Order: sequence, then C-alpha cells, then structure tokens
Amino acid sequence: MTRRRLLRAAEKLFVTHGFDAVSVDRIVAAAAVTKGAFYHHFADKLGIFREVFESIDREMGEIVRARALTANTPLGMVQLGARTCFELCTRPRYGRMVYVVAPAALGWAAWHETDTAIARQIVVEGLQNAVDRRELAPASLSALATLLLGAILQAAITIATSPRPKRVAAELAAETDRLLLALAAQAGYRPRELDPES
Amino acid sequence: MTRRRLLRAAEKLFVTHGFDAVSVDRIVAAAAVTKGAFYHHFADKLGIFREVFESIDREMGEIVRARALTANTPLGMVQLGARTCFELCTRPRYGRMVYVVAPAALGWAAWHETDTAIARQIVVEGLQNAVDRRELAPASLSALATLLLGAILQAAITIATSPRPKRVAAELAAETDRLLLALAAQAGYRPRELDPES
DNA sequence: CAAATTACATACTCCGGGTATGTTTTGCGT
DNA sequence: ACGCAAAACATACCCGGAGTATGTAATTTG
Repeated sequence: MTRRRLLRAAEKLFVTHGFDAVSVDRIVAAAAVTKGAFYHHFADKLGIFREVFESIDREMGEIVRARALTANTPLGMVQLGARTCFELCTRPRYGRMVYVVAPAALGWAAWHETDTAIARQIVVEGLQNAVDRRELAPASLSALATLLLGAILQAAITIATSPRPKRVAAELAAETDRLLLALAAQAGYRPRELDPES
Repeated sequence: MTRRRLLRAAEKLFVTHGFDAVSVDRIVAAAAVTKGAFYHHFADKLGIFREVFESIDREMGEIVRARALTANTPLGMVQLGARTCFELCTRPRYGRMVYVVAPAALGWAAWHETDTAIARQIVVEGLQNAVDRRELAPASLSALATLLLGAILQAAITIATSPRPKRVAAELAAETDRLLLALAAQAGYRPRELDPES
C-alpha cells in the first residue's frame, strides 16, 4: 500500500516537475509517509524513478506495438507505430515523461538502452520485413533504423514540448508518411498508400 | 587570466565527466584558484557551463556552415553539413559536449533553443533553397526540417557515444545521403549525386 | 595620493540525498 | 494464544556540494 502510494505520488510529481526539481522529502510528503518508509521500499531516488519510468515506457511500448501489428504492410507497421507514438506524446504522462524527463534523469545512454529495447525493435522489425519484401533497399539497415528512429524521436519530443501538441502531431505524422513513401519509392516499390487497409 | 584558467579547466572536466559529476570545488582546484574568484567571474555553475558550451557550439556551427556553403546544390548543402557534423562528432570536445553533456545539463528545452539557432538554420536554409529549385516538395517544410534534424541529431549522438565513432560516422553519412536522394527523387529531381562538384 | 572599483580569499549557511538506529506491526510455528 | 523473527515504518542524524556574506589586496581613475 505504502509502496503504491509512493509510486503514485512520485509519478505525478516527476511528470509535472521533472527529476531534479522533485526532492525525496516532497515525495514522501505527498504520499503522507516518512523518509524511512521510502528508503525501505526503494534503494534511492533514481530507483523509484526507474520503476515509474519503466512502467510507463513498457505500457507505451505495448500500446504502440499492438497498434503497429494491425498493419498489413511492413512500412505500414512503421507508419502506424510512429502515428500511435505521436498521439500518445500529446499526453504528458507519456510524451513528457518518456522523452523529456527520463533522458535528463537517467542520462541519454541509460535511457536509450531501455527505450531502445522497445521502440527500435518495432522499427527494425518493420524495416526488416520491408527489405525482405523488396519494399526497401537501404545500404545499412541498422543505420537507416537509427536515422528513422531519430526522426520519430525528434518528432515525439517536439510534440511533447509543444503548446499545441495535437496540431503538431498531425503535421509531423503526415510528413513522416511522405518520408516513408520516398524511401519505398527509392526501392522501386510505389504504393499509393503505405497501408491500404488501415 | 583567472577567468581563462577557469574556462580551460571547466571545459576539460565537463567534456570528460559531464555536468553533475563536476563540482565547483573541483574546477577551482584544477584551475588553482579559489571559490571566491570563481563566483566573481561567474554567476553560478550553470553560468560557466553555458559559456563553455556556447563557445564550442558556436565554433562547431561555424565550421559546419562554412563547409556547407561550399556545396553547389541546396541538398548538397544539407548533405555536406551533416557530413561535417558527423566528422566533428567523432571528437569528444564537440560530439560529447554538444550532444550528450549539454542537453542533460541545460535541459532539452534550453539546449534546443540555442542549438536550434545554429543547426536548424542551416538545414532550413538548404531545404528552402531546394524547394525553390523544385528539388524538394514537402507538405510542411518545418515538419520535414524537424524530422531531418532529428535523424541527423540521432546520428550525431550515436557517433558521439560509439566506441568506434569513425566507422559509425561513415555508415550514417552514407545512409543520410540515400535518404536525401530519396526525398529529391520524390519531387521528380533525380541527380546521380547530391552535389556533383564536391 | 585618495577614492572607488575590480579582483580575489575565507568562512560560513542551507538544502537535499542518503544512513544509522531506533520502534512498531505482521506473519507464523508450536 | 504466545513468542519471535522479519518486514515495515519512524526519527535523528551525517555529509557533500551549491551558493553567500564579508572580508582584504590590487588596480584604475580623478
């Protein structure tokens, strides 16, 4: 129970104020428990943050993945994944937490390591399928994945920090589609839509 | 003199250890001066960091811009800019400082605000020229710039944090070229090379 | 040369993360 | 039901690092 209360309180505070600006004292005050209780359940401040973040990140990854899997073409999978990610980014709990607060708190390297495990996997999977079906012909799949992931990530951050997230999300989603279409066309694959069925 | 010594010491320490891990005491010790001298010349720890960072960032921007301007085509400008950026990123003073340490220290928003002023300007300029010459036809130039900048940025970070930066830089540069070519082809512009002259 | 401003030095305060050491509650075997 | 061990909490501290208050020495300027 106490643990839950702490996680709840910490999540709310971290999402709205970031990592550094939230002291342990503030968390325990919000949860109406003491410091002793806190350090009984968590090794340190980063410990509770990791738990909060990883939970949200996993949750987000599952939503994105589920939606991406409804696509009928490999590149449609990437498209739908990005779109879903953008939509989720309009909500601070996802966008701000995952793409703004977490990298600052954990450092880019550590953040990338856990987030990569989720996002990059989806992109690489989609790209690999696309290559197999001759919809794509990169020189290096890994390099292309990095570039695409970077584009999507930047879009996500832009959305997460925008005062008008919905509008920005729509624009960036449209341009992402065009980018994917351009890559497909380069390989000689020319659909009118990335995923006609969805 | 004292000021210079502090900046020198701070730069070396920040580049190798990051922001949080370097205390003011450590800086003044390395510079062989006292805390009083430090706070005479700089408002706070972030103050000296900003100065160090902005100097390096400006320097890097000038190098990239100078090289980009030697291109003969608009997209060649973006290509050369990215290439140069990647090359500089293999050196910690640029790659690590600008793309790893600074975002963590300043927060993404503040970092983006200053770095954007340099990098995004170059990209937008190149893209705008490309659009004017019918080499490119994005739905939203701003959105495309965001995506491209994100791709380049992610590449830069990947290079900066890689154990084999040179090799990774080459791969990513090649794939970036292909990406730009794909975008040009989408607009009906089909050069064999992005910039035949360079 | 006197005054004022600049440049530095020393000794603090304060805040926040983390720890040491208690006290209470809970599960459980007999 | 009772004893007891371990988990769950509470209190009082320590310590390191950022920033400040207040001093003294050097340098410029009228």
